[in-house]
Parts: sequence; structure tokens; C-alpha cells
Amino acid sequence: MKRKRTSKRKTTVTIHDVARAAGTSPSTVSRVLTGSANVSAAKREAVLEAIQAVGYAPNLLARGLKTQLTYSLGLILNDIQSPFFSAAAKGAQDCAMQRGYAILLCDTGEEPAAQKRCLEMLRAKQVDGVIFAPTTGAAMILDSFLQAGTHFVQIDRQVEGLPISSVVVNDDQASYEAVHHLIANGYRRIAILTSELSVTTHDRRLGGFKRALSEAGLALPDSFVLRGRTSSSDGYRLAHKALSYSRRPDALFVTSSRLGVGALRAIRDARLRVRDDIGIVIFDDIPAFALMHPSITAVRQPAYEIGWKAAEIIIESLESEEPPPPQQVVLPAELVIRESSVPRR
Amino acid sequence: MKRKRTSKRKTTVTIHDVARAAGTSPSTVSRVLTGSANVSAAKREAVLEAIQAVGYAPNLLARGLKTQLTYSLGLILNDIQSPFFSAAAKGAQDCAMQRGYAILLCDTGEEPAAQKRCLEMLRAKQVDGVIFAPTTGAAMILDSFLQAGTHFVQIDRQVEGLPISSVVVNDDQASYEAVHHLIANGYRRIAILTSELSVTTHDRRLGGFKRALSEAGLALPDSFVLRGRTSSSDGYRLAHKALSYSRRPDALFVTSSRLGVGALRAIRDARLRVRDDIGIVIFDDIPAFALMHPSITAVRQPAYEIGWKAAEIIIESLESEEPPPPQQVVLPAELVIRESSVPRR
DNA sequence: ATACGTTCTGAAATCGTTTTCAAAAGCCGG
DNA sequence: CCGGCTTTTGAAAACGATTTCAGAACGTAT
Repeated sequence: MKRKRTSKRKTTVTIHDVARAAGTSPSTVSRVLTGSANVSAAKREAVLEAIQAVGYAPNLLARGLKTQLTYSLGLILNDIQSPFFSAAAKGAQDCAMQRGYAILLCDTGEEPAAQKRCLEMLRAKQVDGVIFAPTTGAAMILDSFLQAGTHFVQIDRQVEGLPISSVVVNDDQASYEAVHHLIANGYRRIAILTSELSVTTHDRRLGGFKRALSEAGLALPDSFVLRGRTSSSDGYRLAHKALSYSRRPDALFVTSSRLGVGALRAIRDARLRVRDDIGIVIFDDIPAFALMHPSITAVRQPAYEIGWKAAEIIIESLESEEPPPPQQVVLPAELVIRESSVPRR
Repeated sequence: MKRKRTSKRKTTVTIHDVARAAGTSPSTVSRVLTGSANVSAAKREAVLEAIQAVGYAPNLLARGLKTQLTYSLGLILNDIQSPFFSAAAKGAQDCAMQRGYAILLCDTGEEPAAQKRCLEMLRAKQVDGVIFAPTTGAAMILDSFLQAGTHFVQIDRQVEGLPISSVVVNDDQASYEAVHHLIANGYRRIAILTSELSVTTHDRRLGGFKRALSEAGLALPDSFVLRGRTSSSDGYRLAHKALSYSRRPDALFVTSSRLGVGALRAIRDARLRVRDDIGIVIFDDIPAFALMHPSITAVRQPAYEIGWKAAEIIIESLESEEPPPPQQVVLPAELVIRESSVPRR
């Protein structure tokens, strides 16, 4: 069933209608619209009035076709429902809106196939640039787009070795500090729950974790590095396993909030108590952590700022004469100390 | 600083290039692209090959300009960061994606001015339809757009008296059941925290609340209806006030999760304990409520389904010959019973 | 071979803008 | 009142597709 043009009844009022109403030509109307060239005060006035009178609104499709500029940005996320990404989306949206750009939202659900489809659609829609959180397999798809001259900024994760700007947090250092904080508070047998996938974020968080441990001269048994998919069910599974060890850890460092939520459930189900029986710090803060009892110490990422900054970088790069070289922005993540990591005993 | 066309280096490969490579005319290429008319097997083959060879991707701007169809939908939300709206966004996105539509995201932050700007931008971008959660002042703005023939679906709230489809939940009935549940569990002095704005959602939730009370023959002192802005700080303020009454309520019914979060903090700060000292049920479930201790009874809205259904309605209406009459879809909200409303005493 | 009805095909118009180009209009001093 | 400026202006050519229209090619019946 195809759509009938007729049934839409779109009252398309064009630049020609304005011209007629103002007693001038489309060219002149366009000139006052874009504010580009000289046009006499009288005509300008007439045109402005006519625009009001006939209720004209420019057709951005037509304009974009001519100017090759659409003033819209693609935003590709893994999961808009996660607080991190929705905050990033809001940041990007606010920045874009302020500068007159629109945001085309794509949610890949972390699937490479969907990611590919999104990129293709965005290209077809002629977006000026794309902000995106890469999923596995991004590198090869991206390559062809870069040649087409599309501007990109990656957030959260990085595909390394590509000449693309990125906005991320200091995963390594923030993790180091979080684990250091646990150690300083007397925890000694610290296990880590992390992703099985080798993505930059998790790799670096694991790196910071190890650094803190070795610096404090603490051992890290292989069994204390638990890897799984970043779902809350795998968080549960991994934590359950860790807690079943005969010499179980006295604290957990968890590298994602979804893993963390599952881990907390596992702790509760094991009849253990956060704080009294086991310490925990989770990378990526979510509102629930502040409300829980006891509240959960977490590493807060400036998600809103990440989204905003990404939009800003892309817009600046679009609007500058000579596209600036790719820049790597690293924003600080902040350890929010709450009750789940109080000094031991 | 204006953008230079030259600096983009967009290698725009058009339908003409394909035609040349295939040794035919642009018309024929277009025909195989749209699959509309008859074209010989030989030519079709040649065109398909040429498309691959030159790496052609259609320019949706140009197509949209000609066909008046952009295959994109606007999505206007009050706050993408709220779990309700981000789930709705995901639902809308998934449905749209599946049917070949893109989503233009707008976040108004509940501000009428932003809402207006969003609508204007969406119109200029020639979106085929708009899914939106109206904020105050939507009625008059909308009017002009309806005349322009844009398709609309409202979600969450309703502007009444407009010939627009909507997808909402059964606010009244679900609230009735939630309050009935409190009463059945022995609570007698139930106060309500709700919005000061007269928006349909909150009005109906208040309605269901009153209905349950009067049906049970329970009194409702004026002081037990507390109204404020739907922020967590106002939730705190209102709950604090309610708890300070000499004869304080033995349960709270809260009509939004943000108010609820504030109320929970107020309860804790008053050194009262949810469940032992005071019952609470919150309209709109968020992940935190399941994780808290004690966990919070809440009314779960099918947010994802709301978004999906809204997209579906708009796409069907767009693609049908004769636009169907506006429909009002009411999805069921579900009471999720947890610990915060266990039987009294 | 001619005429006719299909099926295929390409030239050209169109969608609503912007932008180039050249002509028109205004201003100035002589 | 006229040449030589600079502003203003409108006609027309893009932008990259789709679609109308009319002609070409082809098969078949006469």
C-alpha cells in the first residue's frame, strides 16, 4: 500500500509565493533569507512582511540539496536506555540544538549489523557528521565512510588507529583511584568483574585495577578476574561465582553499572551484606546507587559533558575552513565515595 | 566563519554516474532503484552492477524533495534521561528502524519555548510525522501544524479536544488499583503527592486515588493532597511536610517517579522507615525501586510499547491511502507489588 | 512487408532552494 | 546630460533525484 501524494494535503508555501506576495523575485527572497548579499531596505521589509503573511517556512530538504549542508548530525548509541548514554544523548542534543543542528538518533543494541545499517542510513540522509559509540566491527565499516568525507567523533570507546576525534574518560586513572581507595580502606582481596570483549573502556579499567594492586604489592589470582557479557544477568553469575570461592574476595571492583546491578543482587541472594561482609565499587554511576541502602560507591562519568563536547567538536570541525586535525579529549571521571566502601572492620 | 564547500571533499556519486557506467540513462537507473516500472533484465543487471562498481548510495534529500516523503519522524520528549521516556524512545526507534524510518530526537526539558522551536525545526525538515509528549501550551502551537497536514501522535499525556491520535496508559484505573491495594493491606490515612500542573496524567491519577478512597469510605483531608513541581526536590519538600503533620499519613501515593525519589529521601531523613513506619506506592517504576531495601511497590508503565505503538500508528497512517481517523490507544499499566506496601502491622 | 500493440527507453520537466551572471538602477563628478 | 562606479535586481542554471511523455524497439497478426 503506497502513500498517495494527494491524501497528504500539504499546503506547501514556497519561496515563490513569498516573492509574489512581496512583489519581487525568488532570488531576492532567498537573499534576505540567507542574509548573504545586499538588498534594499524597502524590499527586505516587504519580503519579511510577506513571509509572515503567507506563513512561509523554508524547506530544509531543498536547501540542503543545494548547499550540501543539512545541519543534522547522526548519533549512534548502543543503548539509549542506559543512563550513561541517555545523558550523553541529552548533552549532544542540547549542544546541537543551540547551534541549530538536529540529531538523528540510532540505537544499535550493540549489534554490528544494526550499526552498519545505521551508518548507511545516516549517509543516505546526508548528515553533516556522526557522533558514535563504536561496537565491535566498527573499524572496517567506518573506513569507507571516512573516504566519503563524513565527519566523525567517537564517544565512550575508541577504535584505535583511525584518524578520528574521540571523547572519552580517563578509564585507567579513575579505575586506579577507585581501587586505590579500596586498598586504602583496608580491603586486600579484591576481585574484578569486567567484560569479556576487548573494548578500550574495559581494557583500560582492568589496566588501572592491576596497576593499583601491583603498586600495593597485592596478589591477583587468575580466578579474581571474572569476565562475561555486560548484562546484569552475567553480573549476577560472575559475582555468584566469586562469592563461592573458599577464600572469597573481600571487595569487588565492577567495570560497568549493568554488571554491578547483577552483582548486587547476587550479594543479597548469598545473604551477604554490602559494607559489612563485602566492599564494592562500580564504574559508572547510576541514580539507583545513591538511593540504595547502603549506598554504593561508584565512578561517575561526565556523560552529559561527553555528549556535549562531542557535538561541539564535530560542529567546530564542520564550520571551520580547514578541518582541524582529530583531537582526543579525555574528561575526568570522578570517584563518588558512598557507603559500600567504608573502611574495613 | 562559514563552511567552505571545497573543504568537505564529498565524493558525491550520483545517479548520472551510475547511468554512465551502465551505459544507460538516469531515468532507467531510477526505475530499477524504485522498482516501479518495467525494465529489461539486461539493463537491470547492468545497472545493479554499476551501482556496486561506483559505490552509489541514493541521496535521500533529493528523493525526498521530489517525492515529498522523507521517511523520518520527529520525536519530542520532555526528558530523554527519564527511564520512561528513554524506553519510549527506544520503542519508537526500533519500530521506525524496522520500517525504514529515521528518528529525529528533540528534548524540550518541559519548556514550552523549546517545544515550539522543536516543532518548527521538524516542520522545516519536512518530517513525515511527529510523536510527541505535549508540554503546557502545546495546543495553540499544534493547531497551525495540523493545518499543514503533518501527522501527529501524542504519548504519555493528552491535549484534549484535538483530532490527534494518542497512546497513553490507564492512569485512572491503575491508580485506583494501586490505592486499593494499599487499603486492602490495612493502610487508612493515605496522602497523595502529585503535580501542581493540570496535565491529564496527573489529573487522572488523582482521580483514581480519590475513587479508591471514597469507595472504601475513607476520608481525604485537604492537607493530604500535596502538589508541587515534578522534581525530586519538590518530592522531598512535599513529603517532609506530610510527615510533619501531628496525625501523619500511614501511606503515600506518589504520582511520578521523580517526586517519589525525593519522597524516599525525605522519609529516610525523618528517621522513618519505609514499610515499618509508612507505606508507599509510586506511579512509574524505575530500576532503582527494585534494588532498594526495602524494595518499592510501583506502577509499571509499558513505556517501550508506548513508543513502539506510537511509531506504528503514525507509520500506518502515513502509508494508508485514506488517513484513518485518530485513535486513542490505552495500554495497561501494571502494579508491581514489592516490599514498601506490605500489610500493615 | 505493413500495421499494430506491447514493452523499454531517454529527454525533459519538476521538486524548492541557492547562486551565478548579466542587465538595470542609482549615484557621482564633470 | 553623460560616462563610470557601485548597489540592486531578476532570469536561469544548478543540486540529485523521480516521473511524464513521447519515441524506439520488438513481437505478432495480417
